[in-house]
Amino acid sequence: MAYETRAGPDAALSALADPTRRGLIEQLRSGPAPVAALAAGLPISRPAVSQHLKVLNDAGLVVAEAKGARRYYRLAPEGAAPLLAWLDAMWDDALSSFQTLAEQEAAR
Amino acid sequence: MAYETRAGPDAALSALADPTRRGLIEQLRSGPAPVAALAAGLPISRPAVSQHLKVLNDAGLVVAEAKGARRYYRLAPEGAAPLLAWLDAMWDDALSSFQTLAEQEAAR
DNA sequence: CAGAATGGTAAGTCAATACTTACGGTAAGT
DNA sequence: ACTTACCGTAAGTATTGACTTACCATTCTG
Repeated sequence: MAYETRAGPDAALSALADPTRRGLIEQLRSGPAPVAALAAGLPISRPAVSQHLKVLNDAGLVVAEAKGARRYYRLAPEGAAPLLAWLDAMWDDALSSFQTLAEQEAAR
Repeated sequence: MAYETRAGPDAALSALADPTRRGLIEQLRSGPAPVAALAAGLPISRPAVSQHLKVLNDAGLVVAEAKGARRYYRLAPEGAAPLLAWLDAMWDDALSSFQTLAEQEAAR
């Protein structure tokens, strides 16, 4: 089987660190859009948007579908899954650890 | 009321983008720890760790408690909440959007 | 009250990365 | 076929940010 694009929490977090890329994600929440349309709402050049989309694609957060000369990008349905799993694990540990601490305090 | 540290999805994502800071988060999952103990497991200097902890603190992901000369850092119980909310919203939109597309395809 | 331990901050250096312009390649319209 | 539209990639520049050493304040210890 061929290698899929690496889509762990690391790549996703590193991709979502950039505010411009978060803006692209927000735009794609309305539905699929070609590159030019995405670039129209941003103060940067179209090639820059292409580069950002490549990063998001490599992180597994978006996918592209060629439709004639245009490429429609959309959010990858399961792109955020590993990231959510990682955050949930961390959050659960933080909460239970906090609760243990609080109980020890109360038992004092 | 005094200003809390800004803890939106933006700051959290930008903070979690760095692998060293993710390593600190992982270490803190075992429980609170002073700075020197955290730095001992990492190949960087102690001031660098302090700077990373400051970023995590500003993002609302960790909190510090002074105990004598040492400062015990621990995961903030609700630090990941806004981030999880943002990701959930994005993921839901991506899934429903994908489902709508699939239904339109099926109705063809 | 020294002296050692702990850790936050300042200033400077170096690498990672976000942007630009220029270009090439494919698809749609005339 | 020629022209226009759409988009990805290459190369170069500039900004961001991660790390270092040096320094200072606070707190525990002998």
